[in-house]
Amino acid sequence: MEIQGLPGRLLADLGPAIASGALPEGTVLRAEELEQRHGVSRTVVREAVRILESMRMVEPRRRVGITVRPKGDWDVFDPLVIRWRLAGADRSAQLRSLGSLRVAVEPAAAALAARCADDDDRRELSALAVELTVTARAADLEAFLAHDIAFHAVVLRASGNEMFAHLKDTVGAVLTGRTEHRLMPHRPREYAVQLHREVAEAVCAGDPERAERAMRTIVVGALEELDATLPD
Amino acid sequence: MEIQGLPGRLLADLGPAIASGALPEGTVLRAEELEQRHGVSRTVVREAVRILESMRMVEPRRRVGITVRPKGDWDVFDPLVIRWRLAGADRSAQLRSLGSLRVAVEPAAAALAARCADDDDRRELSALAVELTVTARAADLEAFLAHDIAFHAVVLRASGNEMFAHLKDTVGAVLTGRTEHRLMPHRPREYAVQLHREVAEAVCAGDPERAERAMRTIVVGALEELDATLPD
DNA sequence: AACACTCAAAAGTATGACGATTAGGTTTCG
DNA sequence: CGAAACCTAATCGTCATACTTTTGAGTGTT
Repeated sequence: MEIQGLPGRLLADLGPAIASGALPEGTVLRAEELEQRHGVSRTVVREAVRILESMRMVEPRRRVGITVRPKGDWDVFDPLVIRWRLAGADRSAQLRSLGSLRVAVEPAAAALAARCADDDDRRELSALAVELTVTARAADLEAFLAHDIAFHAVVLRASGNEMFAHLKDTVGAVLTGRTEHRLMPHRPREYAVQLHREVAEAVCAGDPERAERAMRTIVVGALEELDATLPD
Repeated sequence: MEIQGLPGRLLADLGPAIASGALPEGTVLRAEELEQRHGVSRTVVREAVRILESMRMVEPRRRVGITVRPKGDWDVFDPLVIRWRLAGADRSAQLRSLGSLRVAVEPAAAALAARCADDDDRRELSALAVELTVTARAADLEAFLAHDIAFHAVVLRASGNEMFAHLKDTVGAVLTGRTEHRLMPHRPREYAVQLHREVAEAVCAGDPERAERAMRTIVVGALEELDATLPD
């Protein structure tokens, strides 16, 4: 999944540095300096910079250097950019954006899933709803998180829309992030778990409206909790 | 916006070739072959391949070559991937996916816009609604398209959510695509134009429910028209 | 002050050499 | 005969260097 090799390591250094604001908009890097500071060759620097350029985070210009572009230009849907931002300073803003995106997408995905899911999807969803209930009662946060991520991933996949399906990692990152940073109740709320069961039932019953409504309640609740908990 | 230089040209060759299915999943390319076939150096080939790798469209492996990855792995949110797919064989699938995404996102964006838009946004939106009406009456498809794109871009931006805002180019690509391929009525429907005015009014009045409802009618209508018109 | 000219700085490209990894065949041993 | 260890060649990965192209900025001329 990661970019491999030395360019990958350079990227893992530069990306977070830019995303965190340590290298703010307008900062000018020079390729030769990067070579020396990281002890790598021209080739490696160029490949890493090319990738950052394709994410629209930097713009190399002759006679000038490699300039950091304004945040507004970045490819905010790129998985790497999302991860870097979640790890850095504007984690709050990123979480809020992703929260709104979830509110828009996941209810629609649930409705589609109720229409399009095949038998395997439905079985898997039911099983995960059970697992969620069990791990919530046991207050096993780690297992709960894993099943929660899997649950939302199945709904997104079952929607039959490839773009929705690809948001699974993003949603997973959000759920992981908020658990890691203690942004959620110490033990899963029974009400939330019940809503997940509701989604599973509605999808199995082929009831789009009910699935959509239950999922909306889930993600709206998550967003409100986020807004209430986030610092700034 | 485009990737510059020779790697950009190579990318403009390889990307569409993969996206269109001319180089199907599992195809193995060799760097040296690409050098010769395109008359460029290793440097150039490597940079282009690195970018494709970051889009998860290819995977270079030692002793094997550069293999084309299955479609399911691609970064379907990458603007370049979207453009390549829209230009190629699975244009239909791409348009459908994007249609569903619009149905999910744009109503939510309209609701947020009704809450968050500043005075400039509201003014701009009203002006664009007027322009839409005028150019629709004149059956000036080209101008209508431009204003339509601008209209949706303003709504997305005014939502205050950076991720929504970034979908503006994507939505623009969809609108352009369907006009180019005669997938819409020969002249804009009065009903659709009226709905745009309704969105503008609701946003200006700060009425989220009304804005959301009108926008949903627009995008659902567009999706249904798409489904009715698309070949397969 | 406006314009043209020059120069040097930085990225862009090409090339040859070498290193590292690994698929697939070959040998060896049980 | 089969399996495990071993070797080999193919291919990507990295480095170092030289050269080319673009372009911002300074210089000087009108």
